[in-house]
Amino acid sequence: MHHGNRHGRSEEARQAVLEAADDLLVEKGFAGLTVEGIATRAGVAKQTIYRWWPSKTEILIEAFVDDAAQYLTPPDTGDLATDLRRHLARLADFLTKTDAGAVFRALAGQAQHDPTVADRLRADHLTHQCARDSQPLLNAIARGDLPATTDVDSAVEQLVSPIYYRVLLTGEPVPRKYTNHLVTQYLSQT
Amino acid sequence: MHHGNRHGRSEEARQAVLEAADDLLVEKGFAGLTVEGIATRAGVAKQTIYRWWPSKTEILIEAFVDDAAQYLTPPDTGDLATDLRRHLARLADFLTKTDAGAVFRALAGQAQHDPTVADRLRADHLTHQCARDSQPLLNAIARGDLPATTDVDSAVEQLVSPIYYRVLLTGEPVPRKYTNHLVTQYLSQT
Amino acid sequence: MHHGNRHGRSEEARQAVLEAADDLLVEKGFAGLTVEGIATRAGVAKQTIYRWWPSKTEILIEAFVDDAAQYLTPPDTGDLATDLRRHLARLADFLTKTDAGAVFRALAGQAQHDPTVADRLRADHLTHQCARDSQPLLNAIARGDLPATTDVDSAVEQLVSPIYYRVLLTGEPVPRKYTNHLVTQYLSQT
Amino acid sequence: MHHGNRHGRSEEARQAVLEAADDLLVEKGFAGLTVEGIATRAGVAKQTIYRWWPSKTEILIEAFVDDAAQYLTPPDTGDLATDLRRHLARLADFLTKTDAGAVFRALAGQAQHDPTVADRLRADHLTHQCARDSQPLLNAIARGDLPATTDVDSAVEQLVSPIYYRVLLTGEPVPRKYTNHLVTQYLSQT
DNA sequence: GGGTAAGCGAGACGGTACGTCAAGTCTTCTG
DNA sequence: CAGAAGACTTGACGTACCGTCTCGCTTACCC
Repeated sequence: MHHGNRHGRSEEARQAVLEAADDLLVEKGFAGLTVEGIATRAGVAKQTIYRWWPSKTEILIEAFVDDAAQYLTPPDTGDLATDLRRHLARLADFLTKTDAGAVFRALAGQAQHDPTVADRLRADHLTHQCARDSQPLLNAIARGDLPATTDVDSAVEQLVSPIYYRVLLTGEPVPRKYTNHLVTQYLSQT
Repeated sequence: MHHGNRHGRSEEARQAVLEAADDLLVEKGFAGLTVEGIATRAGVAKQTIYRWWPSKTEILIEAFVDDAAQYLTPPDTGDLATDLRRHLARLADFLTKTDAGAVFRALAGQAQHDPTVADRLRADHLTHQCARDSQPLLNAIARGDLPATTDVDSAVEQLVSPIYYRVLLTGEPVPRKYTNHLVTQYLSQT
Repeated sequence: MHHGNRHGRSEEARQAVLEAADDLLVEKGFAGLTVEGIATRAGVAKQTIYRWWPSKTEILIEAFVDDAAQYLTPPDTGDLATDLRRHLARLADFLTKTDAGAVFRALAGQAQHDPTVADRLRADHLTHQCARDSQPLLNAIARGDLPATTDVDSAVEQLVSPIYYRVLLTGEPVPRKYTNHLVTQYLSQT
Repeated sequence: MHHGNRHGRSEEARQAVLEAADDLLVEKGFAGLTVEGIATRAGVAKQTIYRWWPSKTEILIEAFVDDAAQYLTPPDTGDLATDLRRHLARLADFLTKTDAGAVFRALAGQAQHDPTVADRLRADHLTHQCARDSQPLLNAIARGDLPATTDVDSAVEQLVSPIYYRVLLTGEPVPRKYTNHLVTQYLSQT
């Protein structure tokens, strides 16, 4: 076991903390997620956590960002409709069915209570996510399949916001049928 | 002064608690909102709160529901475009600029952590709010301004979800211009 | 059921309270004896208790005094040794084996914490008990079996205090053999 | 300032708690002695108290035992009468006039309500006190001033129980004259 | 024999202290 | 010198009773 060394932080401890946080969130929910619990589960001293993360939400963000980037890289098939359908379907599954999705919902929830969490979430995730969501449209524009004047931001909002609405508020499922419908609706608009 | 009687609970105390909860949420945020704080501010015993509310979120819901119903009653001018523009603008203002809106954001946040809060929020507010959001469209259908086959639920989601997306996630302002744009986009769709 | 009348307290309620207090003390001990518990058990309103007794110890004293007077009336056989043996044996049994004895120990305990309880216990019980303890000796003096100069108070202290010492402090049993020994010791002294 | 370390508990905190408990008992009596009060007075967190003591009576016992051992060490002058007179007088003063005596009375009181307190008081104090009370007699036997057949336990009970009787029940003072009388009476018995 | 007032049950109220939990800080020792 | 261990202060939690206060019902007396 690692017990500290004189050459910088322990990557071992870092990983253990991130995984413990993820696991515990899924197991017990955000309310049951405590720094002490993470420390115990990770086999790490509380102080080690406080040394490197200002709060338990920062741990979750750090654990979450990579997952999101990895899972939500948009496809590029050369066909806008296909790209959008796949991307939205994947986004919906990510948010509703994966552990990382549970972490996202917890973070989005905490962001309502704590502006610093909101800021971190936007800076470290949402902007990147927005960029990923835009990619299929930008590709289409580059291919000439969409006019260069297309309002990409607006289009992204139109496409993804109903998904978040269901995920964060109504709790309704977000089936493929529904995400496909969103794409169809958007494409038929022009 | 009132100190209890056999007719059941003290309306005085109930009001004091609801107001104190609202005030403290706005003042200190959800994290700083404690049952003890509410009790002190309301001039009420902690036990009185626990006697009538199972948690601090239930207090907020009770305090919130009436406000929402009151503030968000949709207009009925006889013109769909006008009704929708006014209603969305009012919704956006409610969510972003009023104290009750702050309460809503806190509740929506807490709903991500606690399924019972989510259920209560849906049962006591969201369903009613959905009905209110649908009203302008239903009125238009009744007038014959929209086809009877209109998918009202889908239309409502399309209209309001971008507002919630901004309110809950991006934190961007939701100006009148934006809500008007949503209406125009929806109406031009058919 | 009795629901009050215009002229004086309900004897029914009084008895119910005294019995409930006794029972609960034996069942749950003094720490578990609450006014609310007594009220519930007695089928009486808390207010009725507070109307007639200033504290729960006063209830116990009232319940106790009669029991003691009844149980501890000293015998008068015409023989000092017999009277003393019987009286001490009965006192020991009363203190260690009866419900009333448990009440006494609780009251004696509470008297250490609360001077008003101590005063009430002395005024309402101990002085009378002292008189009862002295009776066999006074009878003997009256019969001429003891000199009139006998220091009765000192004798009583010598006879009974070892019993209380065991009951209140060491917790040792106080068998007949032991009380008889006390009598023998005292009588052999002269 | 000390804020905890891995070598276990803070002796500083321990002392502060014991002294605060003693002081508060004398100041406010047992009823007014609260864990919160002790914590505040000692400048210690409530949790620290609960970490190390199961109840406030355990605090008092711990605070009391040393005091008693120190104050009540019996003399050994080589003369039984002198030893007993001095020891009983000192015991009486200890119980009636010192702060530690007040603690003892409170503990003896609580022992009537709570068997675990009774057990602790016997194990941690009474047995040792009994041994101390016996010492003068044992010394006398060793010197040959008393027959080896002397019933020491019975003698101790005879000598000290009237003192406890007055302290715990009648509340009468226990002057030197009285304790001397007890000794005289005992010695004249043989 | 109807009105009136005291005693009663019920139980909500403002409080105080309970014992628990986790937060975040600090200190010491180990590798 | 980072990390494991863990004691510390702080403060909120939810609970249990306290003693006080209506309230409406049920008598029993009194006009």
